Amino acid sequence: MIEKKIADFIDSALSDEASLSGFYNRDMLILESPKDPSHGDIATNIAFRMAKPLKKNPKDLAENISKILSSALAMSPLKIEIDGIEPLNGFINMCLSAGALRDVIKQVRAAGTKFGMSDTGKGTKVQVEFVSANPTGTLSVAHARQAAFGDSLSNILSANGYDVTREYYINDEGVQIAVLGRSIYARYRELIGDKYEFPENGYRGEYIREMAVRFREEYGDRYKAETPENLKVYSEWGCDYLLNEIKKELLDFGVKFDVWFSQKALGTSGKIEGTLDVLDKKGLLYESEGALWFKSTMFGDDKDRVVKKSDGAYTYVTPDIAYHKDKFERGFKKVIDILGPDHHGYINRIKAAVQALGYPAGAVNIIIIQLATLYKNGQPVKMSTRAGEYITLREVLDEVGKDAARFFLLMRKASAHLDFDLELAKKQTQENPVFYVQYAHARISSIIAAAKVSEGQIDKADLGLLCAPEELNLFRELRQYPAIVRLSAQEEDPYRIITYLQALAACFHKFYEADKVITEDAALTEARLYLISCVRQVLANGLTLLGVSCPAKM
RNA sequence: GCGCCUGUAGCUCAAUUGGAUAGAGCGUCAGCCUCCGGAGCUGAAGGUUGUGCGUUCAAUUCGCACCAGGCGCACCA
Repeated sequence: MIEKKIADFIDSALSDEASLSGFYNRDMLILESPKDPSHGDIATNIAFRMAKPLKKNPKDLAENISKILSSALAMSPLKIEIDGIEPLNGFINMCLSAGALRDVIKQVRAAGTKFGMSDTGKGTKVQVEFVSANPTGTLSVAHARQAAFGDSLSNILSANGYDVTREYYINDEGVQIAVLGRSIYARYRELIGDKYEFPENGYRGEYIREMAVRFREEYGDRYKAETPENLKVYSEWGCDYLLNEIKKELLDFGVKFDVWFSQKALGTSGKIEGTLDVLDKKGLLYESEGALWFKSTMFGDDKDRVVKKSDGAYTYVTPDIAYHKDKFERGFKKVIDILGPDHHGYINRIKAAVQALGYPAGAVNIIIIQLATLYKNGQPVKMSTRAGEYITLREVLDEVGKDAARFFLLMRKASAHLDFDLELAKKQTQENPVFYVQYAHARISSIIAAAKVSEGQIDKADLGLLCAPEELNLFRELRQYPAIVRLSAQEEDPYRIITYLQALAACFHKFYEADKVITEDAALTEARLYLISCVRQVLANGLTLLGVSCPAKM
């Protein structure tokens, strides 16, 4: 990596400089790529950092350091890669030579689909738990955003060398599943013409009626009597049925889980009791008002939490505490929970529990995904889960397709609310960012096909012919990609990939407009084909991380 | 009342984690097809970064206090 070489070079030049000794150390050295291209390719603010201890004006110091570096450069093999070192406003700017810039396409060509990957994760076992929607309804747009996010984040972590497991936690027992059973049962009774009062907290969505019809087709009137045993049949059948629907929808959305973890199985395994025992032995449980409490305030929660109600039942968090213990016992070093915004009151509880169980607080990271607001004809689409009226993942998929849905849902960082314009996502025009990026990929594919030049010939192209400004800009853009992938993993958010791909696509379209790829000049044609094949590769690598397809034709 | 998230161009959002003249897309206006895909490109206009203090050589970024919007504050799940 050229950055590493430059950092080493500056480091040794400054360390050797007597007038600076005692004031410089490597930690002060930060390299960045300036956003303004006229400031060169790589810059450092070292003069600002050293100005104070040296009691000097940063501007003068930058000029001084530039001179030191320039004369050191004259004797360094790096001089063929760095074109110049110039101070400006206290910054020290360096320009890379065309040759050094060009180097990136050789790397892309050689690494192919692996370009941009890193081993920063060093095989660390990471679990990403996401969606985990209760099987009491179909998936909503909120789940769609969580699904796209979790899946893409998993891809990004894998690309950075983490060993990732995608997991879905199934809430397949408890109050809400009982309510589901009752709701189906009530619709069933209506179906056979009985006057039956619908449960007050029941699920009112239309799908429950459809399920009742299905149920009756399958079992007839065998479970007509309102007994606890029969209601359980409705609950379990409904839960299985909906879980299947959810699995199908997720597959159509391109999301595959490695593990489907059943809460019911957790309950029967005795792990919940085991977990409470552990907490009890640590003296972190106490009884009060007939209930059992967990001293979560000892670990930063704002109040202690009930883990076992006075009626003997567990609260919502209790199985979750056991579940998190189980995660760590399965060897995950890092656990990422992706949740909706209605769960943020829950972060401190889980973090407290994880610490109480003896794991570091940082081992679990809870990411809250803000809601996406759908817009149709410029109007926000109102949603209410209670009334069973919400836009489902299925509807969004049917309306705009997988690629546009995933792209749009990942465009903003997780912490930001997101506006999703369904009309825009459907448009096959320049206004639609997903088409803009895919179009660049398709256009390149089309040019390469039209050129009829063999890969072998492209491999042997004379890259020295690539020196037009638009070509150098493409090199500069391509160079950024590995850093973007690394940063996305570090920030645990895929949105930067999108921003980057839009910039790369724009950079390519400009190049395309500036001059032709296929010309009379065979050598130049080959060199340009080499370049655009690399652009296509990086577009494809990025889109793949997002789970968006890379069409050769549109 | 307490906690979390958000506030940047008319709209939707960026800004390399504290750097240089705050950038894109859409929309508006003005241009570009004898040409590998015009599903594209070029240009113009558009800003007191919600407000006010503070820290710093440097603040959209950090701290404090306000203002506005969203969400959450159960022995519900």
